[in-house]
Amino acid sequence: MFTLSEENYLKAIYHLESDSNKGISTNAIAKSLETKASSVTDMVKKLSEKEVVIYKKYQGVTLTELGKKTAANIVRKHRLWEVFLVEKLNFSWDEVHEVAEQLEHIKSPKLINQLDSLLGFPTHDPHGDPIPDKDGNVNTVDKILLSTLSKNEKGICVGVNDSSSEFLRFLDKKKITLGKKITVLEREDFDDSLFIEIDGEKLSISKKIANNLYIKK
Amino acid sequence: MFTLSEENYLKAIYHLESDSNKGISTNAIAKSLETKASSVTDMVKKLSEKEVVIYKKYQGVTLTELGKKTAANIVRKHRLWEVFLVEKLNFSWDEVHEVAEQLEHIKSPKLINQLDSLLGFPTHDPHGDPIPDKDGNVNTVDKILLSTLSKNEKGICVGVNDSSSEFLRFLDKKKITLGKKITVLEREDFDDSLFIEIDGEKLSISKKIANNLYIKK
DNA sequence: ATAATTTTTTAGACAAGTCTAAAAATAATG
DNA sequence: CATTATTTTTAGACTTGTCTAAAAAATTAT
Ligand SMILES: [Mn+2]
Ligand SMILES: [Mn+2]
Ligand SMILES: [Mn+2]
Ligand SMILES: [Mn+2]
Repeated sequence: MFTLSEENYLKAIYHLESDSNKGISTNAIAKSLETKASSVTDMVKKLSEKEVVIYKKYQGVTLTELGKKTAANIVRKHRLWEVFLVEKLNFSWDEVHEVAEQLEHIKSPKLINQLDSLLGFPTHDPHGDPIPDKDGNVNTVDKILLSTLSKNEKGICVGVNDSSSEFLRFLDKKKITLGKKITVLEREDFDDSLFIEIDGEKLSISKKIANNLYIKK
Repeated sequence: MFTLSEENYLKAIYHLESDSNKGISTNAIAKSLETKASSVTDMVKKLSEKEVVIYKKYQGVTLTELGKKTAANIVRKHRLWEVFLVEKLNFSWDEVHEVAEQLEHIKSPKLINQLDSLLGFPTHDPHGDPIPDKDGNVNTVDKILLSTLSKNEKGICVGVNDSSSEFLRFLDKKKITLGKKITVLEREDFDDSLFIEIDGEKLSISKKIANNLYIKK
């Protein structure tokens, strides 16, 4: 149906659409896929032929319903594989992304259904991101950034905004894991850093960190 | 390191080498990969550049040590994934090959090591074929074809020569599975068919079937 | 040993996906 | 509004892997 390359473009557009409501620019796609704008133009024409995106010259692209469903299915596979790697193969959450990037392209509906079942039909991946269902529907939760909490507010850590290995390993080092309760003890106006309590431990967290941790109140 | 296509060529040559001791002909590779001889010549030159095969014009190819090791590792991955699909995801043995053809190209040493461990370090795949170890060594067993048994000889069913879905489903229908004991009650000289006993059941088996079932005495 | 047949290689072409450099369109600025 | 600056598209080229058709080599048959 779709080549590996086409799938990667669809997924990139899908993610970009989720944080912006306008059409997605050629440059944005190029940046996200670490390729050149001219390559994107070529591919976007092909995707338009296949009716998974709407494309008009100089106007950016948007996914069609078919495109959204296709992309959501790739994301579903990516996240299910991430759960598998962590739950069944003892990978840590900072090691799974690269492998899942490969596994998400395996074509076998039965494989994914059975994997889903083996894992107990998980709703979120190891980074707290929701796993789309078979029809591509996603359960969007009302998570907010830790940086938006005021003094004395509490919340449960439910996800990360940046899922780079570096950030995840930093969180491991600080013993910050999903599911833990975080309380903001102090906000430092000078540098927007937070003094928080987690698991009985008190620690200071920079603005950058607080901007990459999702909390559910 | 190697592209998907290169890996498929290496694996094909590896399998062809195992049933013949001469250099592997261009045509044999083409047939096995369902491609054209001219494409094989091109690819074989590339593999020769990469020092995984020895190639001299009109002489056929042989794998180098590096080539053998590389190919064995792909076969290892293929067979481990087949075990996974059957043992963990409830695939039947006639459904696994196609998916394993894709999964065998996933690049992640940790993934394979952990998978091996999850599966309890299996030595054979669902079709009775041996799983090469990390260094590419294979435990070749002294299995023989059922068709070579004489009257009143017995053996354990340990593998299949033909692993097509059609043949495997035929075996399922006849309740012939790996590990079962087979006794040859009669040999029919007329058509080389066998009258066998398996699991208390007596049945007649054509020459073609007997030529595709491996037995260990 | 010569001729016919088969196998293998070469030559040239094509599709997919990418790139650089240049042109065209759009957006930003004074 | 006219001029820059930026973004996007086009044109042409390259790589990988494939194909067809023709040439060359090896094999088989007469
Ligand atoms: Mn990921
Ligand atoms: Mn993830
Ligand atoms: Mn197989
Ligand atoms: Mn097998």
